[in-house]
Amino acid sequence: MDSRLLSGAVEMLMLEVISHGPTYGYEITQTVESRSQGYFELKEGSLYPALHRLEEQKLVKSSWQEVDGRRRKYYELTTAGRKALAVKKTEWNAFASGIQGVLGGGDSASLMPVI
Amino acid sequence: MDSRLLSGAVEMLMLEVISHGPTYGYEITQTVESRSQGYFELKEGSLYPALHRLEEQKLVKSSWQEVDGRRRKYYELTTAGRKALAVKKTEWNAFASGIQGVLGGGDSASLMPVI
DNA sequence: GCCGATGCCTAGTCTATCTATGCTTAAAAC
DNA sequence: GTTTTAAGCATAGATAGACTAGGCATCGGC
Repeated sequence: MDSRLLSGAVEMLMLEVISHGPTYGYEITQTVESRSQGYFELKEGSLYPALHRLEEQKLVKSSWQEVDGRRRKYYELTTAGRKALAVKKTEWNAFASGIQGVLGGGDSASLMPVI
Repeated sequence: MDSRLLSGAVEMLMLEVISHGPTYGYEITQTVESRSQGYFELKEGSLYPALHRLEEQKLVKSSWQEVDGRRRKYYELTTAGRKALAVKKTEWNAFASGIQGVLGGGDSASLMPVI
């Protein structure tokens, strides 16, 4: 995983995963890894600080739960979080468009936005 | 422009622009801006340090020239630079695939790689 | 009993973008 | 004729976030 490229996309990916239903840190790393075909390895040193940032911004809320003797901190999106995810997806599309525009010689019409 | 998203893509964009023929700092910012439909505003504080990094890595080479009483430092790709650009494009495609995989529910087949 | 997988957390390092600033010359505005 | 704007290069310092490396605890397999 290229850490510089990933910069800024981490929160979007996390919000996206959480948007599918309550989940917890460790599971988020696994989901991101499997859904990116193993390309993204979300490290704990990136994940947990990011989760705390998101919670501080009220984009997610958390609750502790105990399953099989292991404590998990489940996260789910707030309404603001859902909006923020939509905004970040839009930003991602604009960003990808920009890259395509430069790489593809200015032809930024040939794009597949993520809806 | 989202500075965090842009992180890591700057050098690829710069190499791409330079790959079309010798160019100089100021022109690179203009080209990137116009080809991304104004989305990317490559600031001088990012551009010049990046150019110097690329030169130090021998990916570009430079030469001063005077045009209309203005001095310009022209950059062009080295052979290593051309290879590096190809690598960075491949990385970009993998990265974009990874994002699509997570956003699109694991369906990372529906992608348009930049060749 | 030990080790790997599961599970959470944080201090410190590193890197790269940006802000702000400092220079110069040419053209345009006033 | 002077000031502003565009063209042109450069760097110091601030900032932010991913990662390394560590700590701690439980559970299951060998």
